[in-house]
Amino acid sequence: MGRSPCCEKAHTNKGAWTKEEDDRLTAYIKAHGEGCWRSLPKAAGLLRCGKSCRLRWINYLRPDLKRGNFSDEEDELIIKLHSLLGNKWSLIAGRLPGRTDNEIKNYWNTHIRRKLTSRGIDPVTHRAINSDHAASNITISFEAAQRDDKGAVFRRDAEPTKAAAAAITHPLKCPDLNLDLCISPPSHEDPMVDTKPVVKREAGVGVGVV
DNA sequence: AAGGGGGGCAACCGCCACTTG
DNA sequence: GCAAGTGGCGGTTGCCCCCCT
Repeated sequence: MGRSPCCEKAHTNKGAWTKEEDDRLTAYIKAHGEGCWRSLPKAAGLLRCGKSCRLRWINYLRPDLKRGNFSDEEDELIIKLHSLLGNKWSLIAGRLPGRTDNEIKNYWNTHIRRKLTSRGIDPVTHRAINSDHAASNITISFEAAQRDDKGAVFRRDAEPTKAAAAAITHPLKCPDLNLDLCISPPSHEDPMVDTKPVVKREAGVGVGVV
């Protein structure tokens, strides 16, 4: 199918956001809430693409954003989650309150990647460099969990009913990571769990923390 | 003091999945 | 079931700032 552009690009601003644009977007969302990003720019009086507005709000303007340096605990958590999930930044962000996927992705690419390399660890495989035999295959048991340890929906943007189950056999070792991550096969019909895929492009890998 | 290079980060792009008619 | 519209995600780009020479 042909794709239509997400917005009319001829009359939209690009590049860095101005204070005035930020104020307009913030004021509009505070008044009307998030939703319908496509029509939001026009309604808010912004010459921006809806996607751009969404990104700006999620990554920069949201009031619950933490911002500032990552703590050592956050560092380690990101590394561990990445070893389990790979580049699923939105999932990783879901376990770090106040952090966005974009922020974590940037942080990974600029800081952690180097940190791991300096430790002699391959940032992609999380294995010691030059020791391919070091890690044996293990299977990590993921449960089709939908909620975190406080009972909140794991994905910040996911409906509970979207939480899904899927099976993966993960070739990595994370001996000190106990997140109780669980998976189950996509075909597994657990009556207690909605098996709709929660993660796109992932053959239904849904990850939650119990 | 100047400028070149690299790092950090905000924003854009393109694709895919979900929803709706 | 299909097509179109929309939202969301991950990869990438480009600008700005800081540091080093």
